[in-house]
Amino acid sequence: MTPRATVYDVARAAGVSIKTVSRVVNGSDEVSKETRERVMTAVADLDYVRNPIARSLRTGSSDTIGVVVDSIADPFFASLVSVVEQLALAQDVSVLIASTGRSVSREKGQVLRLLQQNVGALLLAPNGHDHRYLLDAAPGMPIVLVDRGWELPGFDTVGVEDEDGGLRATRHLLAHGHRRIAFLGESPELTTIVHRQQGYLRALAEAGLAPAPELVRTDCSVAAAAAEATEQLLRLPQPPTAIFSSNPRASLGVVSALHRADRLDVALVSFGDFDLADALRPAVTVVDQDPGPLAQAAAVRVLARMRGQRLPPEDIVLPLQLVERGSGELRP
Amino acid sequence: MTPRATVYDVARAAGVSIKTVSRVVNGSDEVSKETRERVMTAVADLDYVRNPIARSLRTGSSDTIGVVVDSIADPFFASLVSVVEQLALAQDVSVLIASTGRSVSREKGQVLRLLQQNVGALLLAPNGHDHRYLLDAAPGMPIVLVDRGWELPGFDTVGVEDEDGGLRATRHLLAHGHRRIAFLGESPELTTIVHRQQGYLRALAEAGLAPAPELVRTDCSVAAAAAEATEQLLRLPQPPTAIFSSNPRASLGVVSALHRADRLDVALVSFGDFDLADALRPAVTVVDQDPGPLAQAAAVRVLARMRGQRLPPEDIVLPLQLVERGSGELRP
DNA sequence: CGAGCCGCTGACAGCGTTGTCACGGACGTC
DNA sequence: GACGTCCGTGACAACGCTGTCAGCGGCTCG
Repeated sequence: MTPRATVYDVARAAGVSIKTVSRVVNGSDEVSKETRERVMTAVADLDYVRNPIARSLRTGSSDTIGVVVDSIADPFFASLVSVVEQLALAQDVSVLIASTGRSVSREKGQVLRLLQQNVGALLLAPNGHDHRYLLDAAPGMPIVLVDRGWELPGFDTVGVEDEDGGLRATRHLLAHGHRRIAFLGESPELTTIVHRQQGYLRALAEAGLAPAPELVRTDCSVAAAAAEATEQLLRLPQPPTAIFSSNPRASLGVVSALHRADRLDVALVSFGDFDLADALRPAVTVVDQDPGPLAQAAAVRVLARMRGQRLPPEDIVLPLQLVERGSGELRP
Repeated sequence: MTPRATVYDVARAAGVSIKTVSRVVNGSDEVSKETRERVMTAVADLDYVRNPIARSLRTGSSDTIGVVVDSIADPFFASLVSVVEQLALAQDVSVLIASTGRSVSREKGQVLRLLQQNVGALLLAPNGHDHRYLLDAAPGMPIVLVDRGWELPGFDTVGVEDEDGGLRATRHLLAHGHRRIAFLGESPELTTIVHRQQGYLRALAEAGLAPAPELVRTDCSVAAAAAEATEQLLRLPQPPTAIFSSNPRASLGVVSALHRADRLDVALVSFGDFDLADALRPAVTVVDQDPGPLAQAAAVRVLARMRGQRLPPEDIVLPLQLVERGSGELRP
């Protein structure tokens, strides 16, 4: 392996100073056409590529974007990261990943770690409610909050109409005759879930129903917990005839439990699609929260900011679609 | 935001030279106890952290590991990346991701890009067969090939007993009375799939059966293609009574197609587990290829090498387990 | 015709770190 | 007492790049 060419090599080959090489490879316009061409030839000949590390040390920034999510293993975030990586690659931007495991303190640690690595931008699915630390830890850094974190003005946010989704899912079940509808959620730390639950409650209120506390579970952060919760719900003296599962991880658990208990008569709407949802019998009706467009919007935004575009912070809210497949149309 | 403290600040505070600070924070043992303590106090007082970028520029390496896989969106690789990231985090190592989309040239480009970023190690699920370019592009770099790439000596490899898995899956179906067993695979570029197919063929041969060409599909790289292939298989004059799907992505397609066609009598064994495989009716029998231990083994290995441990290259082959759940035990 | 400006270019410093090398003092050896 | 050795330490350069500033030639303008 021959060592990479540096600006000095190119400068020597082109008969110019290293500064001029720097100007050319950075697309500065204050270089004459002839000089530029001479340098470009040398660059091509020597197969020169800018050293991103030296660049980063000098400038204090870099063409790397830090992506901080709960877990890369979660299909939702996996898709998100995948899309971001694809779009980043197209602009020669690298992606550093960091997982929070839903922990506020770990999130903070990860963000600080990424900042030390001079990332040029951050894509963050935030935990908890207080993200002011971002303001003084990383002033001026392009930051896009994705999926969650509405309460923090000053940053771009990209998410979906959580409350509306919860509302429509619940209305859908009500419209099919259900009166005892369970809600499966998780930590009240997650603004998305809270909003979905608000939609659920609003739909019930519209229908003149009082929410039944025993039908609301907020401890279903993993599939197994949701399965367990489902079993318990089915054992209630007055069990639910329908379930609104507020995230796809929980839905996996619900589906497992319903199949195991042979209770395929229980209606189900899932917030968030998942693999095989349409292959099951009955196929699962979902409020489709596709990570693709979400990630796309977030990535486009953050990449634009990285390129130096000055944009006013914006809250992008993507619409949702209710996909009827069968499980949500069962009658009690 | 106050700017981070540098070695100079620490040196001044501790009354030593910057070099001594460097020695202390790098755990060099040629520093007297008193000096070390003085420096450590200053480090703590000033909240000093090494600047990884400057470090990387100076040393030509870094505490970052590059992970190159087909796609982060694939649950198998998502789990893998997730495990690697967790273990890396515990050692303050960062993870840069890069996807190949199964393209040999894109893989090469991504690897070179990561090398420019001074990654300290590479974890690679290789495409194609020729990886000698790694030898001169990154001599001496810790590289672990994961899941695939057996034909390349000189690197660590971590994988599973692909042929044995294919053998056992097919034997299992044969033992349950099947004689027409379809094989769903994909590109012959993927050594894993090829080996699984060899296992399939060997099992057939053991049973004295000639392989039926029309039952072997090697075009099922995505779920939709596998679904399509399944439908075509079922329409054959002599359709298969069992299917061996050689990867979980294909299995999703098979399951969808079987459910859609209401042909739940067709036996199925999947190489690789997937969500809901145990919730379906019948639940899907799998050769369990858990990405967890695979990733763990690979990560442990690569991290050890990054810490400078000199280890002879090793081929780690993890055992597989056949998980009977129902679909593989159906009789024709 | 000199002052001022503009377009292009280069010398140099410095980002924060680690590798090289040299030095002073303590100690052991003959 | 002269010498070599070892330990702890520091001065300095360098990694490859970009920001600052200055310089140079040619132009316009009063």
